[in-house]
Amino acid sequence: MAVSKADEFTRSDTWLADVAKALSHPARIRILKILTDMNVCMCGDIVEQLPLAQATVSQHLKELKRVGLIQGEIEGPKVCYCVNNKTLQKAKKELDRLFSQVCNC
Amino acid sequence: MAVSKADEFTRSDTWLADVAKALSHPARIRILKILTDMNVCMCGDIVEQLPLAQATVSQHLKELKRVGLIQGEIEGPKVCYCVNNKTLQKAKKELDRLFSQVCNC
DNA sequence: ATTTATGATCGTATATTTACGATGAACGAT
DNA sequence: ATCGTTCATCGTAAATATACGATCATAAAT
Repeated sequence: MAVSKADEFTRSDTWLADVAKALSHPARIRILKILTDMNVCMCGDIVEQLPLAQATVSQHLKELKRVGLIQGEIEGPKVCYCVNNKTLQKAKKELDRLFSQVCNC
Repeated sequence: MAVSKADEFTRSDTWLADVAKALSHPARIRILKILTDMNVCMCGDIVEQLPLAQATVSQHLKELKRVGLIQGEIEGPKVCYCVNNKTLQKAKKELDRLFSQVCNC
C-alpha cells in the first residue's frame, strides 16, 4: 500500500477492501474452489493443482487465512485446510450490501 | 504482482481477481458509493470527500475505469464520472457464482 | 536416534501499488 | 490572447505483493 491512509476510512469499507484484496489473485480464487471441491485439503494437494511453487502457495494460503476466509488445522505433519463458512457468509453479505448500494442489480 | 503467472489461470478466475483488485482499497469502495449517492460526479467532488490528494484520487479512478466499474465523460474542463451498471451487474453475478461454489450461503 | 514427509518461514529479486507535488493539456471565460 | 478551472499524467519515494529456492520445524515411521 505504501504510506497508507486506510485508517481514515470506515471499518466496514476497510474490511471489505481487505476481503477483496484476499480475492484479488486468481490463485487464491482457485484455492477456495479447490478447498471446497476436495474432501482432503492438504497444502500439497493444492500445490499439485496450481502452477506455483510450494512456498508461493503457502504464502497465498497465509493471505486467505489473514482475513479468515480459510483456516488450517494441524494434523501430524500435515495441515488440513478448509474454507471458513462464517467469514465467507459475512463477505457475501457485505458484498451484497455494497452492490445493492452502488448497482441496479 | 511481479513475475506473475496469472496467465496460467482461467479467464474467469483472472477477471474476478481483477475486479476484486479494483475493490481492494477502501478509497475505491468509497468512490463507488460517492458516485452512486451524488448526482454530479466530478473528480473534484470526490477529492473533497476523501483524505487524499487529487493526483491520488485520479489514480484510483483510473483503476476503477480499467476494469470498467466506472466510466468518465468529458464535459468541458470537467469530467463527469458515473458507475457502470453493466459491469457492476456482471461483477455481482460472478461473485455470487463464486460464493455459491465455495460457501454454504 | 535417524529418516521421511509436510508445510511454514527466511532471504531475495522484481514488479506493482500507493501517495504526493509538479507539470501539462483542454476548455470556458474574460 | 490570457487566465482560471479541472483533471490527467509524470516523476519519484516508500511500502507491498509475487515468486522461488533454501532452510527450518514438526511429527510420524523406521
